[in-house]
Amino acid sequence: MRLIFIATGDIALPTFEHLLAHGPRPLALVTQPDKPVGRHQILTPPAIKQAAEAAGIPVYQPEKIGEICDVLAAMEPDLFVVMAYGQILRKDILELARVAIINLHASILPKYRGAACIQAAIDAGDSETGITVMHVVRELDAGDVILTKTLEIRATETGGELHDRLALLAPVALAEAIRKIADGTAERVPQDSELSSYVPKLERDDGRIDWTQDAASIERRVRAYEPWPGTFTMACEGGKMKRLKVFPPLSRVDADLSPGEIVLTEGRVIVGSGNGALALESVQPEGGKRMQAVDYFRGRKPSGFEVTAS
RNA sequence: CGCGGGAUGGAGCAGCCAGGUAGCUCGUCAGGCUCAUAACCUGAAGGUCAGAGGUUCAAAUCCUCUUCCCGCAA
Repeated sequence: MRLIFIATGDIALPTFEHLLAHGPRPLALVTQPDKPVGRHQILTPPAIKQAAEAAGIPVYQPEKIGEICDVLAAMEPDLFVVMAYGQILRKDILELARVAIINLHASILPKYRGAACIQAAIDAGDSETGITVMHVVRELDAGDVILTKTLEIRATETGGELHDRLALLAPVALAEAIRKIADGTAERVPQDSELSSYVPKLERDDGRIDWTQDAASIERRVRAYEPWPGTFTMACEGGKMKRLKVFPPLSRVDADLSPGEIVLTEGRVIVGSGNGALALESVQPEGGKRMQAVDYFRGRKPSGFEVTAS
């Protein structure tokens, strides 16, 4: 099987390494160009590119994948495997593979098409999620499903933890899909578009906590958005309202507080919500380091205590 | 040179603008009190105020430079 791997995100790394170790060995890796990262905008290659280079796999990083259409065609690929690539594939790419072009997506499709699928599953309070292997069509994440591998979502699991477990599940799903495609037993089940949903890419501002929501929803949101995009609230800092990052875990407590109201009691920081209250464990002010919530409030005057509902 | 915040005993902060005794909330240690406490009382230890230079009778504070940390943006 002549296979080309198309991926950028770290979630694809275990799958790529599985192919390197157990085959079919990818003919090439197509990934996004190196991007400036962090405060100092240091040009950083995707981790998967480094893995490919270490293994001697040719790497292509076109600004737009259409640019290398001819190069890919010349390799006479049977199968494209796409995972967290980050670009929409042009129609002429979709038609290059002799057998199939398939995508691994971190949700149980047709639920949560799009970029923020992992966060969405936790945020919604779902009990399970998984990896779906499906054919790639022009509409995003909408192709016929080959198979789905599911995973139970743990009660205290963060987005990052779930991401890592899904990353490890993906090679299992891909191996099975490739085997079935090769021996002709692969199913091809159309998605029920009635049941589909779309979750767009998250931005940092999406992590703003709305304290009027109920405590359970806020707890899930904070957990789902860790570590990306993270969650924050606005807090009074030297007379100005500044961001205060909030980290999981949050735990629900019995307290009668209005949304955003803060109480310090028994060494804990309790914040009211629209329904129920939550104990804050770990926070980080702008310009400061991450610290225990109780420490954050220790040195600050009572006038700086207020955390507002957004 | 993208914008901005910060560095003060072990933790979190105030003091800086208008230079003049190192302060607050905790923690730690010792003792006391209480049936009892994440309670209260008393006392103690712990600081090159990030570093270097400058101004000044006098610098945590004003000026210059350096190092490190962090939030945004991308």
